[in-house]
Order: sequence, then structure tokens, then C-alpha cells
Amino acid sequence: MNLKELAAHLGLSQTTVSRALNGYPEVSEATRLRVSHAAEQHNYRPNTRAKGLATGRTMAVGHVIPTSTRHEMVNPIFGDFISGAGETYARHGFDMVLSMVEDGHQPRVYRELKAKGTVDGLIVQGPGVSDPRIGLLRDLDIPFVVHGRASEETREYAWLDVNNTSAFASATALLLDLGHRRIAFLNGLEAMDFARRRRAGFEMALAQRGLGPNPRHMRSAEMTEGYGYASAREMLLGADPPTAFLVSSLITALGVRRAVEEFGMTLGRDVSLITHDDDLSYLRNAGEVPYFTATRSSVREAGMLCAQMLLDLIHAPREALPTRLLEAPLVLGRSTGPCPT
Amino acid sequence: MNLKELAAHLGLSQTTVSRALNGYPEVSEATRLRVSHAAEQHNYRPNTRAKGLATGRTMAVGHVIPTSTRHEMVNPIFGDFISGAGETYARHGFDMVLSMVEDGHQPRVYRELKAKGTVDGLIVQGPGVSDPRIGLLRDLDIPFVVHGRASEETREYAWLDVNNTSAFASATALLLDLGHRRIAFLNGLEAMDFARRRRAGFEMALAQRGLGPNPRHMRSAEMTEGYGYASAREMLLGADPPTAFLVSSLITALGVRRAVEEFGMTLGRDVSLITHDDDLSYLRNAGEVPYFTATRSSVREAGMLCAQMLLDLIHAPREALPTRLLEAPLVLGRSTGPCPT
DNA sequence: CCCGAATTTGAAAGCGCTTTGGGCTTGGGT
DNA sequence: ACCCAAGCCCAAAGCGCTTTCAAATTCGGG
Repeated sequence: MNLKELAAHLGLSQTTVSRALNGYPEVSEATRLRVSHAAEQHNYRPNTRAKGLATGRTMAVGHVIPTSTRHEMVNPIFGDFISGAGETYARHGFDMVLSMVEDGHQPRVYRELKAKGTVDGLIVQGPGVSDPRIGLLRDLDIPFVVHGRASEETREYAWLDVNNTSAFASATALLLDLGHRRIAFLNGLEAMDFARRRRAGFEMALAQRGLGPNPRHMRSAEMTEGYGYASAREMLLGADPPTAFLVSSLITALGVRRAVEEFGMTLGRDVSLITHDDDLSYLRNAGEVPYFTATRSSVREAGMLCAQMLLDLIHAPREALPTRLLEAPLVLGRSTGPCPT
Repeated sequence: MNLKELAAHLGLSQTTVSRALNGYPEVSEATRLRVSHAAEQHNYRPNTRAKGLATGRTMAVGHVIPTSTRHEMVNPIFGDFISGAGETYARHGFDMVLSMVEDGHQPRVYRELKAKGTVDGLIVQGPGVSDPRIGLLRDLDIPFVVHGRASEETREYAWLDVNNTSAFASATALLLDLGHRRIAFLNGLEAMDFARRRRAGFEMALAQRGLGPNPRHMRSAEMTEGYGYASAREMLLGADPPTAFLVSSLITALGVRRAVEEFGMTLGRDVSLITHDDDLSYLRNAGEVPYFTATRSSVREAGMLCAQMLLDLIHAPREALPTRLLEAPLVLGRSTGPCPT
């Protein structure tokens, strides 16, 4: 059933039917009712493409997901973030189109998305310290919101980020307060902006007490379980083993726990651990007293907020681009305790 | 830059330019070269919506992701599956549109997708034992492929599934061979078809040795880490504690491991465990000798295969709907050993 | 040289919708 | 009784593309 048929069926013009359905004032309440009733009954939905063509709006936003062929790693964050964003889009009648793109081809894909006119706006995920995508999208003149920031980007852009620096600084401070001095730091890939900031927070907190990091106890890699396991194992076997771990991801923390327990030690007693917790739906670190002490920030909520920012931007493009910094509070769990003497 | 402009710029008609770019034979090689060169240079891309309107093809496929508001759980499978599928779509120039939909509203969304003409085909995820979506989509007459099966569905449909029954039967057989008799089974939600089949495999293997399951040692729930932890803890504290666990998800297995080690026991020695392993990119159970003994099947690959099936179906609708059953081989890890006496 | 076939190109219709610019009725004011 | 504004409604153009049908050009053979 399309507009023409529906109009014919009602003995009205397409114009009137269209207006009635889109809430224009120049149509009598009586016919509006009649029309919307018939539309309902015939399950009429305007064709998206036609509507888009006519209005210039696509009612769709794009997410470009980088896939590194090297390790075929999908960011575990991905699912929850998308789910949060998607919910918001759905509520506003927007579609979400996803493109999986190999790392190097991102610019091409962005250009195509613009040229083909598939979307009204974009979300940029996982920005690096310096990220060419941001400049490109500004030049393409298409609304976009960045989840995270790119420290070295000088031009303005809309973003939403977690205060990684302060979160990791307070986590570090807590460990120091507990008497830990040999703190290992298992970071994410430091080409990623968030990882760089976390490191800054860690080092800042140490510096405040006149301490410096031990390079042997600092790692940076993709945040898998195996990475946590292998690193912890190695460090615990080495000289001056760390008494505490600061970890960038709950998944990696699970690996650390595995190593720790394999050595017959107990987390929170023999070794302390603080991790960042993205509050992933399938990996809850919950309970009145959660298992891991953690800096927590829901990535699902971040998705919802990013989506909302983007929709606002699409509806009312403005000069001052919105930005938002979320705090990641420290929640106390059972994985931290005083440094054993 | 649009067709009209490009045509004007070349001093040709839109017709000719369109033909040249789409590889129609009735255009001289000389002008075809001239056209494609100019298109390249001006970075021309045909507008998707316009093209779609004209051809009736959208070059997009939809994934409808159920989100249960009850627990806001996103299936951890999701990311890898999407990533596999998305890669295939990208290679064929298809877009992927995602809809996050609350459990109850699925039929409405499918209807809308059809009526609005947003997609050429659909993937159905996580089918239940009896799933109304399948009948609906058949009635709507839109190409679709189901990831998994719906046992109680009698009509034909295209699907790709893992042989869950045989996988869990052989896992159970292995545990029995190792001497285990008290085997706990932590299954997924048994409204899901895959869970029902796994259970069937488990019970079948037991029955073959004249054994029956112990209801106290069988659980069914959403496959979180906490579920594994709590269940294992409870069972290990109870009477006749299990000596082995058969688990439906690696994440849940991690929870079981936590409980086991909390009791000072060692996996593979004091307690055995076999889990299903979806080979998730961020949770690899790899190595020459993987940590967990597991039935393994890459869900990322499943995504790629489903996508390919769907594209084939879109390009050449056929009467005989394709189906495909993947085996999930048992890989031996360090989490299994003979039953302690 | 001329003619019909083959080769190339174009004009225009149409995909399903929105929206501009009128047109036709009413009804109230004078 | 007449006029004008308000209230409703419609025909048609246009969004950017494909595709049908027809026209223009080229070319080989008689």
C-alpha cells in the first residue's frame, strides 16, 4: 500500500493524505481522523527512500566500526554501546546503519557515506590520540559526535568522554593509601586516546607522592583476558613482584585474577587489583560489595548519551559544539586491601 | 555532485552517464572511459535513496536485535556475529541496518521494515523453540536467514546452526569417560532453541550409559559470569557436589572457575569443566593447550556465513531454502581430568 | 552511392514521497 | 447583497536515479 493507493482509496489527493499524516494544520480534523484511521487499518508506512529523497533527510545515522584484520578483534565495548545508542535512535524513529571497515579504509568509507547520502550523522568510536577522522568529518560538513576525545586534535568537535585521567588518578591514590608501592599498570593500546589519559592519571597520582612508575611493570596492549594472565604471571614471577595491579578492562582483570589464583594467592589479601569497569551487561561486577574494586562508567549509557547528542546536532546544527565529560566513580569491591608487609 | 551535474559537465545525457557507470553494453568504450574517469575525479557516488527508489532495491539488510528491558542484557555473541556479517556485507556493497527492539515489539518492527522498504532481507537472531518471527517473515515474503533453528517451526526456512546436540553429547561422553558421574549442567535460557538442544545432547549421552540427570544439578539462566559463580558455589557446598561442570558459555565458565578456585580447588584436577566456546575475539580460549576444554564454534564465522546465505537468497530467490549445520569440535584444554576418587 | 542494420546517444516517464502555489467553499463583516 | 479572509483541498513539480522508447549516427554490402 502506497500513498497513491491510499489516497485513491479515500477519494482524496496525495497532498491531503500526506499532510494529514504529517500533522500539517491545513487539513480539517475530520479528514485527518479519517485518513489516519485508514492508514492504520491498511498498515500504511511511507517508503523511507522516497520520503528521504523528497525531504533530503535520511532518518538514519551511521556507526563506522573499525576492524583490524591483524587480530580480528571486536571491541567488547561495542555491543553495549550500540545497544544504548540504538535504543535512543529507535525512540526517535531513526535507523542505525553500521559499517565494518578495515582500519585503513575509514576515510574512503566516510566520504562514501557522505556522497551516497546514506546518513544524517555519524558517531566516531575509539579515537586515537591524533585522529584524522575528525578533521575529515569536519571538512565533509556532516554532523558527528566522538565517543572519547583525540588529545592532539585542535579544532572543535562534539564529544562525550569519561574522565579517564581523574578516574585512574584516584584509583592509584587509593592503592597508595593502602600502602602499595609496587603497582603494575596494565593499560590498553596507548595509541588510543583513553589509554593515554589513563596513563597520565596513573603517573600523576604517583608523582604527587614523589614516586615514579616502574617501566617493567607497565604494559600496553589490546585488552584481552590472555594479556592480563600472561602479564600478571610474568610480573609475579619476576623480581620485585607488584603488590597491586591497576587494569584497564574487566576482561583483562579476569586474566590477572586467573594468574593470581594460580599462584595460590588471594585477590584483596595478597594482591590488590583495581580495574576499569565499563559495566557491560554480560559481565557485571555488581552486588552490594562487587568483586572487583573498580572505576565504573556505563558504556551503554554513554551510547545513549552520544546518540542523543547526535540527534540534537542533526535537528539543530549549532556553532558551539556540545561536549560532555562523565565521571567514573570508584566503587569499592573485594579485590583491594592493605599492602601485605 | 549528482548525476545531472556530472552529465552536464561531460556534455552528455544522464542516460548515457548512468549506463556508462553501470556497465551497460550500449555505450562506446571511449565515452565509458571518459565518464568513469570524470566520476572518479569528482568523487561521484550515486545517491543511495534515489537509486533505491528507481530500482526497487535497497542494498541494505537488517538485523533486529532483541533487547529485553528486564535485564538490559546484550548478548555477548552480538559483537562478533555482527562483525562477521558486516564484513561480508561490506564486500558486496550492502549496508547493514540495526534495530534494537524490545522483546515484545518485534512483529511490529518487522512489519514496518517491510512496509517502509528499508531492507532487502533480514537476519533473525536467537530463535526460541517456537518462534513467531519465522512465520511472520514468511508471510511478509521477505528473504531472511535464521541464525539457529526453531524446533517447533514446521514450515521451511533458511537457517544456519551449530550442531548443539552432538557437541554437548560428545562433551558429556568425554566427562563420563573420565569417570565423572555427578555432572552439573549450567545451561542458557531454555526458551532458546540452542539451549534446548544442548540439554537434549546432555541427556542423550547420559541415557546412553543408562544414567539420568540430577535435577538439582541442572540450571537454566542467562549466561552471565555471576550465574556461573553463584550456581557452582551453591552446588559445591551442597550435598553430593558435582565433580564436573558442563557449561553453555565461556563467560559463565569464568564464573564457575572463580567459585572453584575460591574453594581452593583446581580446575582439571579437583573439578572438571567443559564449556561451549563461541570463539569470541575478546575472550580467546586459545593456545596450543587452551585453558578450557570446550566445544568450539566461531560465531564470527557464523555471521559471515549467514550473511552470505542471505545475499545469495536476495540475488536469486529459490524454492529450496538453504540450510547449514556446523559441527562444534571438542578441543581439549586443561580444565578436564579424571574424576578424583 | 544508397539502404538497412548495427551502434550510440537522448528525451522523458516513473519510482513514492513532500511541498509550492493556487482554487474552491464558507462565513462573517459592512 | 457583496467582499475578503479563512479553511480545505488539489494539481503538479521536484528529489536523483534507472529504463523504455525513439532518434541520430555510423558502417558494410550490394
